[in-house]
Amino acid sequence: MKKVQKNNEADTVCAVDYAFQRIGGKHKGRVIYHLRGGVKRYGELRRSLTGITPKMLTQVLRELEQDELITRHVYLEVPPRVEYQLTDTGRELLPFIILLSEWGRKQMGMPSLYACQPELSSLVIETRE
Amino acid sequence: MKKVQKNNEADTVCAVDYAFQRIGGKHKGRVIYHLRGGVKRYGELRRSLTGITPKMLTQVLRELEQDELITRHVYLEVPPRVEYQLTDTGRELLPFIILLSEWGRKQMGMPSLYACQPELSSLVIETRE
DNA sequence: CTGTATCCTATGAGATACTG
DNA sequence: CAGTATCTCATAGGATACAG
Repeated sequence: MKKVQKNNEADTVCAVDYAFQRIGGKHKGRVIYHLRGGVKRYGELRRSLTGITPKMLTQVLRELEQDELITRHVYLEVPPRVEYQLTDTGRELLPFIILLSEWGRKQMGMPSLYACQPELSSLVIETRE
Repeated sequence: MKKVQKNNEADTVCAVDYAFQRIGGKHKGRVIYHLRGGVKRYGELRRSLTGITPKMLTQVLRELEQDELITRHVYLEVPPRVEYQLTDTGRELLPFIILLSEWGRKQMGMPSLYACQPELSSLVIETRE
């Protein structure tokens, strides 16, 4: 529902602003980060993203979907299964998210996760974050 | 004033979350981006960051200063002069902000600014953003 | 020139309960 | 399992005016 561009005046659009509107907010970055390894189900995400309420998770996923950063695939089964994964556009954000995460880890005095492993997508890391 | 860590429970801190808290918000990314070229004065920033109110600019600058991402240097002159610049920690965020900006430009259908120039810090780019 | 001081409002986001 | 539906609240952020 959020307008990507809501600068009211003839205000020049800034790329940094634009990008932050698409990945800003409290949870979007984390969702993208947690989808770095490939497909994940709703419940998996809910468990990974500690502290998120189902309402917020759904909302964030819908926004990311509308922005074409993730795809949503519904399987008509019982019990239902819904899978999310990054689009190509979304995947282009990964280096940035990972860089940010690395910076954050460093600032927090935590060890880097990737320093020695150039291949990221194949890693399955369960540090609960 | 903002607590860097305000997760109430024994909630595990996430590096991505942490980072977003430090550079999130509507203007922080832009401020960092605009300081990429070195020292800037308050008025310069105000003119660069179209649409920002003095209150918000001051607030953002103070938060970034507290977070040790920028420094503030006051010259006791008349008229007063105050200069801001990135700290080393802040500068470490530049690759990431620039990556984000490039992504945003691409998404917006704008040409890349940096594709052919590995040296960024020396560039003086006046695209008003 | 470099900010403060007020006032005000939209909305991001949490808590809780319920559903196909 | 994968979500909706309400209700509520704090606060990020804007407008405007003033100040050293």
